[in-house]
Amino acid sequence: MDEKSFLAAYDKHQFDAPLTSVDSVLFSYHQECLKLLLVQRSNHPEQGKWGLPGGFVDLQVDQSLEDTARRILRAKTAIDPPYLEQLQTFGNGSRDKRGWSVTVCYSAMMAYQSCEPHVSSVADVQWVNIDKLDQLPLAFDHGDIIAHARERLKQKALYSIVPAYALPELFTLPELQHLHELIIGKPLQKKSFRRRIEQAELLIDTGEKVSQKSGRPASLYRMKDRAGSFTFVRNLEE
Amino acid sequence: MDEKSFLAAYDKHQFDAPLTSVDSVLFSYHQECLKLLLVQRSNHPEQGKWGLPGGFVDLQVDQSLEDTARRILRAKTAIDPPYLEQLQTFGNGSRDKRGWSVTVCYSAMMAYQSCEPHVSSVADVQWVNIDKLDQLPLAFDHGDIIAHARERLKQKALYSIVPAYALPELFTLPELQHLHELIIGKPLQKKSFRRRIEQAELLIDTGEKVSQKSGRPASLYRMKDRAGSFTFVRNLEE
DNA sequence: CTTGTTAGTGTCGTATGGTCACTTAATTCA
DNA sequence: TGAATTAAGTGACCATACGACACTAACAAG
Repeated sequence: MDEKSFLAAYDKHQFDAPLTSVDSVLFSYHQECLKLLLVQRSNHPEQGKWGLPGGFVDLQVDQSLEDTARRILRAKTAIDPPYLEQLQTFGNGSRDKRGWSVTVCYSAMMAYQSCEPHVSSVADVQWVNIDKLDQLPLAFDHGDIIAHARERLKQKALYSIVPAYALPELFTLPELQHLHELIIGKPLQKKSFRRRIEQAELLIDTGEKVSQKSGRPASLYRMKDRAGSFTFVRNLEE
Repeated sequence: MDEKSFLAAYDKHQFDAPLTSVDSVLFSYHQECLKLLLVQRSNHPEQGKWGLPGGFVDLQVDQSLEDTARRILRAKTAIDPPYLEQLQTFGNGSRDKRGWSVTVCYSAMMAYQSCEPHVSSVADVQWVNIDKLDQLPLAFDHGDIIAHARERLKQKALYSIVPAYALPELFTLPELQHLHELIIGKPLQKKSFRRRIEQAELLIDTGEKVSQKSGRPASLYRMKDRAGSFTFVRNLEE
């Protein structure tokens, strides 16, 4: 049999296949807190519980798994996230009562301000403070997935400035440092933090200042294009 | 409707789902060469071409995606690989002629010697020198997947001794260094390489020596348990 | 016993993060 | 107006870890 007739006769349902979905862990930063976007499930199973924004691949619409993640995040936030990276795929026979299921997970970040109007207009979507996750009933194994995403983000915070994607386009160095401290879970040396960013020339000083409640005003910076993919040769202390 | 009756009525085929498979990039080291295990496809599509060892999840047998990867690798090598880590999931509408398909990829390593007898007894499986990949017709997007796996392995070689899993239980430091050099693609400083391994106390000196064709014999080492997950704070130069 | 070859070490230079005191620029409140 | 307060930003020194490279050590062959 040649390939053409093989494909014509091929029945993709001849083998029992796992359910395959895409979920995203979307981080942001607001009012000195690390936030996560969660969605309240309107359908069974796990109805009423909170879960990651996700869904099934639309074979007609999505060209790739990343397209699926983007489409679903856009539906919840009205924004295409500036940072989106595949995290890990979780798959086993017990995580979903409907049967053997696989979820391809992405980690994403965006500025809180850029999507807040849309998010607050939708009832079943909410930004949750990362400290208050344990107060919400989480669907499936999404708690594990979130823990995994936090660990990966922590590593990134030690050798890159990827967390800057959770900030607005213009931000101050103290803001960025505080965000890193939240992610890493311990205070960082101001000097060390600033020095490596300056030496690698990752940011552009806009010259603008932003006045604080009290104290000297901080400079506003913008990321250079290459800044997101830059990695320092040496990690900060954990 | 309550969850129980929802699940009873649930038809997992109501939505058209992508084909979901698991593939592994299995590395090893033999005769001063980095090797990869490839399988010749006996069925359509891409019949006759060489591809990664992989297959579909067996919903009855496999508890998890990792189980699937392990089962398939065991079938080809008769060995459970000492190192197996999820790499990345590739999914789009065009990579497989049968339709929208998703492959969850793993990166694995094992000692060449531990499986060579079994591998050489099977006709459709072969260890391929990494330099000679371009001489083989590769199935699907497996060339891209391999490139991705090599890049990830290169990063690991810069901040860990994970590549040691491609060596036999007992190995010499010059062997390990040469393997790292193959992966990274440039020579390393002997002193730097050895110093960091010694300081982190990652290996156990067995006291045994192995005589070379010529020159001073090298000491044989064994990995400590924690050595595989240890990461140095600073990368070697790329 | 000399030569060749490979394993393994001593030592110094350099890059980069840790530490911490200091300066600068704003606000607040006598 | 000017001292106190607060937070941003800098200077300077130390510690650590890698790069470079010459050196010594241990074996085989002749």
